[in-house]
Amino acid sequence: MIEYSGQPHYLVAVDCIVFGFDGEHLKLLLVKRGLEPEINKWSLIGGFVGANESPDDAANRVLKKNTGLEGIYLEQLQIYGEPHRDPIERTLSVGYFALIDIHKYEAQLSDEYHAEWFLVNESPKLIFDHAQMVADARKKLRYKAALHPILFEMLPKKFTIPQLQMLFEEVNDTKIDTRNFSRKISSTGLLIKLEEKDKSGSKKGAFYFKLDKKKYKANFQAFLNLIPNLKL
Amino acid sequence: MIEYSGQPHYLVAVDCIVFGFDGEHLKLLLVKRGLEPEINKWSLIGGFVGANESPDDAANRVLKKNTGLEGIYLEQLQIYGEPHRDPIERTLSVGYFALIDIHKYEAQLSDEYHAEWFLVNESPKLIFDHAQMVADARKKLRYKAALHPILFEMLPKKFTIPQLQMLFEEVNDTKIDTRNFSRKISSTGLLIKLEEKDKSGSKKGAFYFKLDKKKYKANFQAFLNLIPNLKL
DNA sequence: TTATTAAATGTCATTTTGACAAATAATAAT
DNA sequence: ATTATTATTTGTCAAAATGACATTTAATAA
Repeated sequence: MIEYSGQPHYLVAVDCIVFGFDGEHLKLLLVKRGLEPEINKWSLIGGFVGANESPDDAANRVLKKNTGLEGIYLEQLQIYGEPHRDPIERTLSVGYFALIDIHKYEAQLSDEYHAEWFLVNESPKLIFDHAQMVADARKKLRYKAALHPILFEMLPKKFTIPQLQMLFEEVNDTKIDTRNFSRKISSTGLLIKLEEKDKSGSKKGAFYFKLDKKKYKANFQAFLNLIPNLKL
Repeated sequence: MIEYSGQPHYLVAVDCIVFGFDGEHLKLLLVKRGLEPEINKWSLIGGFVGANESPDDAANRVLKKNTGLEGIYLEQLQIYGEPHRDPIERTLSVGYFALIDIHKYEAQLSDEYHAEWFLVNESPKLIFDHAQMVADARKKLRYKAALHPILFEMLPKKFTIPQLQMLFEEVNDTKIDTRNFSRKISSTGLLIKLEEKDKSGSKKGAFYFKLDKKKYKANFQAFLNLIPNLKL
């Protein structure tokens, strides 16, 4: 086979910043690294890009391998390519952030796989430049969530408005006025009110809502401006 | 040196989608490819990532080499990594989009370098997946420019409101109401009106403005909502 | 029956937006 | 010198969106 002469070749990896929401706090899914160097240290879910797959394919593959999950919301963050970010040999890594409905998969996660959820603000020291990746991912999540309804990806099919608001508050690390928030959310027309109530949080109970899938897909690219007094 | 055993290694390149504005239309800077395959075909400005540089470094380097320009606005687009996107051997490419003040460098461009400007809508067939990169870059440019004042990067230090509006109209492929546009622009507080007028376009002449650099940097991350009836 | 507690909803003044047309400043023509 | 021309600049108003603020409601517990 012909080759481009004399050019250096590198390893290419993917790393996934996996976010979840437990109903109260934003969480981060981490694994213990399985190879040297830094074996058994906490790491993002990642792996090398194989010969017959794209980075996107690789990200989906390593997510499936480490969590059993398929069809996860996944978005390219950026490439991390400082020459010495990996001490062994040069490896460029494509960062992805992923959003997971934490409840849906909680059981199988802790059993079959040894990934663990951490509160984003209490996560352990990470290998290489993974802490930077997490910081970048949080920033991008805030940015994106202010304009597009991606946070629903972290909620179960049925959810309440107070839950939704808590998620927004967690992501943006801010308090939002209840009245203005529900007005804005309902003005998007993305939610369908259900008969059932969630009684776990209060005596009165909060009505469940579900996403209007059609409108969700149609409006995914539209600008919603969901965060008041937004300053990034 | 220790290596990760058995993992495939790839070439990593960068490709820059370079936009400019000639006062009327949005333009794209292309070069004739200098190596096989597809030698002498039109291509984005690109090159391989060297052993001691990051992709960001590489992008700046190839831009300097092909245009003589330094300090250009450059932003990572995404990675292009389909296994067979390069027919010779596997090469992943990091896409960047760049914004240039076309006038400032017009002379040196055409003389020293053989890069050429094309109207974005009349650009020639491009190699590999470069056409896709251009399409993605245009989309991201629209998106970004709707929220952040990046389009000023394509204008000379002194510019008029009608020029600015034309640029916005070009990027968004739409007509904007003059009155609402200037109201919105002036409400950003980013512009400083100069004494001088540009008499080239009309009898009355249009006042020159310049950017308030401090406010520009301070507000770069803020949301400006510059495009009416925005639908992406 | 009352107390408790979180959920849901309403009001109002201010700001922003979108749609629309008239006035202005400089030169060119008569 | 007056008028015509043409792009630039600016103004109005109704509608919608926003931010700040407190009360009512529904269910259970006391």
